[in-house]
Amino acid sequence: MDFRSRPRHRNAGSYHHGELRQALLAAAAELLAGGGSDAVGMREIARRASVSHAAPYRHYANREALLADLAAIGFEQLAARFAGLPAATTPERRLVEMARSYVDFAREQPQLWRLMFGNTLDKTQHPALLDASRLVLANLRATVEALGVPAPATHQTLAAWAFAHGVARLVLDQRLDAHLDAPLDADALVQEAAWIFLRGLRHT
Amino acid sequence: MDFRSRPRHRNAGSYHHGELRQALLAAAAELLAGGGSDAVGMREIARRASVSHAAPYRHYANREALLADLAAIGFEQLAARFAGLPAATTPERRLVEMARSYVDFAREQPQLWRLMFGNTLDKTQHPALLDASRLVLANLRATVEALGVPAPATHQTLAAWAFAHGVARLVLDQRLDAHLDAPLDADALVQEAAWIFLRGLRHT
DNA sequence: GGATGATGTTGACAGCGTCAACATTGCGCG
DNA sequence: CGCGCAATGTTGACGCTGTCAACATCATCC
Repeated sequence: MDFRSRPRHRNAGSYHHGELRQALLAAAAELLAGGGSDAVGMREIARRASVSHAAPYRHYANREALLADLAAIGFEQLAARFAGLPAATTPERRLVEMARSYVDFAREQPQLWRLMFGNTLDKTQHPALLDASRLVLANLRATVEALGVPAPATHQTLAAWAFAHGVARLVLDQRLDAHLDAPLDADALVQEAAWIFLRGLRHT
Repeated sequence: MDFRSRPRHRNAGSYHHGELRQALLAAAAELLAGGGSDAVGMREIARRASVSHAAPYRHYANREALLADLAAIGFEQLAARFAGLPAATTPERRLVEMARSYVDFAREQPQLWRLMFGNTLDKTQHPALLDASRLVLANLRATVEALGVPAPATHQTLAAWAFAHGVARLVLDQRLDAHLDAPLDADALVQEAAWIFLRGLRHT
């Protein structure tokens, strides 16, 4: 490896940061997790990276591009999570596990999930986001078709996504607890919802 | 009626507007429909109401309070839509009609729907929003229980909402069309998803 | 070793939400 | 009837933001 070909990180005192893009993303991720996408500001992440307020514009055309990059990383994480799912004994169990995995992701990184699937970003403007979400959908479609639904199981696949997505949203939404007498058991809700879906799919 | 007890609308030239709150809401709704909640700015709605930039603060403590009012109005509209649903022959058909009605609402007023069910507002801060959404949920719960699910059909009700909500989101999301070979038939998707849910509920 | 492109800085601009101080008006009470 | 008060609207300011243009510094390659 040629170490001189990629500049190492410089400590304070040097004019060029060297790994600014990474530093910006790290700061942005922190702000996102802490206060939602509104809390991610160009000037603030520059401050956290100990860099001038306009430096981020050497790496991102504008704030939206930065957020899109954050979301794209989130999609990669989600895809990796699906890829790392243990081999399931039956297609049914696999679908349940995917749903649980999706909702777990949303619960662990709620603000990132909101950024990825919310209305903040116009995904049509960011091809990387399209590709990433396409991958996830293809994965889901394969699982649904393994259940015995004849390909292309378009509507059924979308219904499955809608189901998991809706459950994730309800689980995240604190509003829910206010509606219920007892606190919500998220795992049980995911499980039950997935089974309703599976039974509904089978008895056609 | 004592007409002098409520000031009438004054035309241009008078110091007091008279119906500023309504005018602000109208302008805000227009901006919302046109460009999403980000496009709703205090100064801009003031401009559209032909009033100074700080006048809205006599009616709303801050921007979020204004948005919350918009959302509350949206919830009322949605509740009215549910209330106006024709009497269904069976509980099953009623559930399908509610789902279709929900998705129709989202399609007709996408930005309002996003505001109501998105992450823009912290609903716990606005009791009116809680009450309104509580009403919708109670309505749904009654319908689910009419299907024969023993009360309180908490998980099943939430699953139903999750389903409809997820479908609405997918239908709104332009990203979907990019995933599919043919354009999405929203009505067919809603119908199919609702039936999957109903069949899954029955075969328990 | 000097030109060149990449990267970071400085300073500016317009726009925003919000507040305080002030102006104007309508309404109720003496 | 008239006065004073509360409601409503205006003006001007503050600090913040995203973004751009002009300039500075550095690494790299002929």
